[in-house]
Amino acid sequence: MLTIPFIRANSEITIQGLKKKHVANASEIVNQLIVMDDQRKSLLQQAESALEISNVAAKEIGTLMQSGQKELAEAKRAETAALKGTIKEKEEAAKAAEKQMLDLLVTLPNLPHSSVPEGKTAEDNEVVLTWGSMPEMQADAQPHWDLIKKYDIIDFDLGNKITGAGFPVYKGKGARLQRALINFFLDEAIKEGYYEIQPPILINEDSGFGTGQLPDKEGQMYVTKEEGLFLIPTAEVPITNLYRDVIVNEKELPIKNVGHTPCFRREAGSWGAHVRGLNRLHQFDKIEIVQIHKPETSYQALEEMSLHVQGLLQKLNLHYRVLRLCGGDMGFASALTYDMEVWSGAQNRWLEVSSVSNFETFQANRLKLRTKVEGKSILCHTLNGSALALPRIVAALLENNQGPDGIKIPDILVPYTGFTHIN
RNA sequence: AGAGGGGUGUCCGAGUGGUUUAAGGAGCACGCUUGGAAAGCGUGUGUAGGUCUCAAGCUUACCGAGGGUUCGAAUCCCUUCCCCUCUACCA
Repeated sequence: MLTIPFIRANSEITIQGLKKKHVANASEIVNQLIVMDDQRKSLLQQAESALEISNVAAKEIGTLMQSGQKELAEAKRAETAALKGTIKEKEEAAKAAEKQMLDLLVTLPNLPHSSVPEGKTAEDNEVVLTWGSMPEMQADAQPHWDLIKKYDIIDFDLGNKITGAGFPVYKGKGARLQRALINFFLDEAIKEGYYEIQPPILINEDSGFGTGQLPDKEGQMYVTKEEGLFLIPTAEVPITNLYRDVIVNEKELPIKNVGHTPCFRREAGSWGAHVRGLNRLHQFDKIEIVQIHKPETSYQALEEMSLHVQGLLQKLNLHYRVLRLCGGDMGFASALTYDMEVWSGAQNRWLEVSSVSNFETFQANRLKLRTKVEGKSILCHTLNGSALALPRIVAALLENNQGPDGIKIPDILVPYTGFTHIN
């Protein structure tokens, strides 16, 4: 969430940023917010000055009562009783004005970093770099949805029976490959100084608000019927919300956390030709890295996180590219996002396997996550990234490494899987 | 899940309607003291909003959260969340 003081002081920058993110009526909205804030302030002042009078009178009544001057006290009481209505009315008006302003404010996305390219769709994303080369595929190379059947390692039909579409069952070497990747990714993050967290995978409404899923995106999450808790779409939510309502000691920054969780996404209305097999699931496993920084170090951290993710892809020997997302393709809360895409040899297309973002103070403002610098409290910067999400990595590994002997496991994973081939 | 007891500042902890301007203690910071340290003494010590060119100052709210009663609420009432004890259940 953007802050009102920032918008007031930088209204033109705000408008330009919102336009880059393709917000309609940006300048009208910004002007409206400032008017609403003026109203809020003026009503608040009226309420507070009435309250002050009433507080002073209440104290006098107390003193009069104690010194036995009952009649004077009674007179004063009658006098201040009349104030009650005014106070209540003004307070309610001020509260309503504030709510109206916040309701509008939370609909605004974060402002993009200056390096974010203009553009509307994924076509406009900027390719920052490409690593490796196209895998040499045999003529009869099969897509992963055929390979998983051939080797009987991932079973969608069973998942359909147990739960429904998009909830596969991993079996035998398929299950062990999952476990190997999870451990590999966690170990690599820990080597880089991340601290491992195992968070709850159900979260409450406050947590959903803190990281920007709520309000507005509840349709993308599964909800429990009795308690109204949400199944997490990503470990970003619980791991970042660890720091909700926290003033972090400056000495503890930066914070670097990593966690593995299953992730649940309803993906309402997004099924189509490109989402076969493992390309899009309702439940999948992901290792997430989360960092909390002082503002001046957050962009350096973003680059480090990008390099960490790239290191994983290189160790798995996957041909990949890094994209800088354009204004129209970026997430709601992000100021700058890099997407990592791996080449899928049999599908002949890039698959997004990671998204690394700097949210600057956007989440921190919602979370009330602050630190103190020279006695003043300031909002922290939050960042996160997938390192990595499993299903598309599995898809690419299966497709790119298929051969006459079956599917070759990358050397670095063998100590984790305990086998060299799936056959 | 049932019964009972709780939730107060960075921490411990007092406080059952009116100098509470939240006692007292610990911690922390600064100062005095000291050869240096400890002890001792003194001072200070939250968050958010408003006012203000800035600072100071003034002011409002905050005692788990939300609402109510009252001239006045940490204190009384209602709702709700969380913790503890016992019972029940359970991996």
